[in-house]
This record gives sequence, structure tokens and C-alpha cells, in this order.
Amino acid sequence: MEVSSQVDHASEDSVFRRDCPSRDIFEHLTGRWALLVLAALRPGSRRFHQLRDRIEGINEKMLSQTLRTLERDGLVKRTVVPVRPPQVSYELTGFGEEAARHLCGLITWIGASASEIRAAQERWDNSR
Amino acid sequence: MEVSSQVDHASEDSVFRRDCPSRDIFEHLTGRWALLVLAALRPGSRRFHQLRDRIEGINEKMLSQTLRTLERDGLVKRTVVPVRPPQVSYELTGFGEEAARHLCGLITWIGASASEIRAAQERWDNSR
DNA sequence: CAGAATCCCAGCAGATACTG
DNA sequence: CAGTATCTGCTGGGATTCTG
Repeated sequence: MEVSSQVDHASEDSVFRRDCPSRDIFEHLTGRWALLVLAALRPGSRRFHQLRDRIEGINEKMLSQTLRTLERDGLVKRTVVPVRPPQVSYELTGFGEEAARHLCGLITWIGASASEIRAAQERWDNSR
Repeated sequence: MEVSSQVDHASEDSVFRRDCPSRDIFEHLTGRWALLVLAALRPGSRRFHQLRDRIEGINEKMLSQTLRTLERDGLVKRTVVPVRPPQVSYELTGFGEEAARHLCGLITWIGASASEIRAAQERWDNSR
């Protein structure tokens, strides 16, 4: 593991760089389903089928894939109870809760602003 | 414009619905380039070519497209000075600044957490 | 129940060339 | 300078099927 490099990745500008290491983590969080999975896990631990039923439109492949990515990033913890049939539950880690707070903050802001944004869109659409 | 409908879109759960109207606004903000454009506009007004030069890897089509979407949503204001050659500048609206604050807050958090997330990823990768 | 494996497609993104 | 127009391809996402 490299401790230092020629390029200062910690600089404020690094996000503008093509190789900014934050970019793919950002993409994990803002992909189509991650927000919804994190939000669905906020109240507490959930089973696979509970998540699938709660999140409208998701299929098992995408749920599984999203959960695995979030688990890999250390945002979600997966727990298996080895019985028949198997029981698997998911919960947020401390990190996951922080991420969820940020994302849900953004969503809350969007929700509060939605009507004004929609109005802006209509104005734009009508002006051409 | 409809004032009410059978479905309660204002409920907290609406984000989980397939037709949640916040979803596409969220996607505009978290698309590949919107964050970078908003961040680049935070210090103040910028010209088209300044943005293109600042944001590594973007091409003119994507910059133009992203700016138009953000303008349509009322997050960015476009100003044309009709001279030859034309001068066009972009700046954040009040709304745009709020959106940028949220997104940059998320990015800052990711930056601060990146090393721990990377460590989690390595642990995950090595454990299989 | 909780996934894995496979196949498939639309749509976003990029490269390139052109224009008021 | 600040964009459009057009073509192309890649891959994220989805439907379906299979399994421990």
C-alpha cells in the first residue's frame, strides 16, 4: 500500500480528476438502487424478501448485486442464520448509517423542492 | 395541473414507489457529470470553456447536456452576452447552491471515509 | 428462502465532425 | 467561443430460469 504519491489526491480538486478514488464510491451510493436499499435498512435489520417486497420495481439480481456492493464497501452487514430454509438478514453498519443520513438528507431536500423544480421545468419547457 | 390524486405522493414512503417524482431529479443530480458541474460552479460564475477545461474527461456534448438539464431544473442560470464571439456564462441559482451543498457534503464525507472504505473492500476481497 | 447463472436490450456516454 | 449533429459502442439494468 502506497503512503504517498506525486499527485495529491487529498486536495480539494481531486474530485475533478478522472482518477479520483472517490468517484466509484460515489457511484455505488448513487446508483439506481443503493439509496433505496439504504433507506429501507434505516429502521433496522431486514430480511432479503422484505427488502425485495418493499422496494418497488427491484428484482432479485439487482437487490443481491446492490447488497453485495454495499457489503463490500463496509456499509451493510450480512448475517446468516444456518437453518432450513436459510435466514439472511442485513443491517446498516455505522458507516452505512452515515451514508444513509447524507443520501436521505438529499432526498428530503429534493422532496421539499420538488414542486418548485417542477415549476422551473415547466417554465423552461414552455419557453421554447 | 392536478392538485390531488388517489395516490399519496407526499408520504414518506413514496421514494420506494416506482413512480416517485423525486427519482428523476435525484438522477439528474447524481448522474455522471452533474456533481462536478455544480462543484465547479460553486466558487462563482464560469464560462463554458472554463468548465470544460476544469472538469477532466468531460466532452462538450456531455457538458452542454448536463448544463441544459440543470438549467431546466432551475439549478443553474445561463447568461448570454451577445457579442462576437459569443460569451455565455453559467452560475448557480439559490436552489443550485443548496443542491451543491448537499452533494459536496456527501463527497466530503466519502473523501474522509475513503481509506476506511477501501480497507473494507480489501478485507472483503481477501476473504474469498 | 435467498440467491446464482444466463441471456438480452435500451439508453447513456463518447468520438468525431460541423456551424452561427 | 459555444455549442449541435450524427454515429457507435458499452454496460447497467432487466427477464427468466435454475439451485443449495
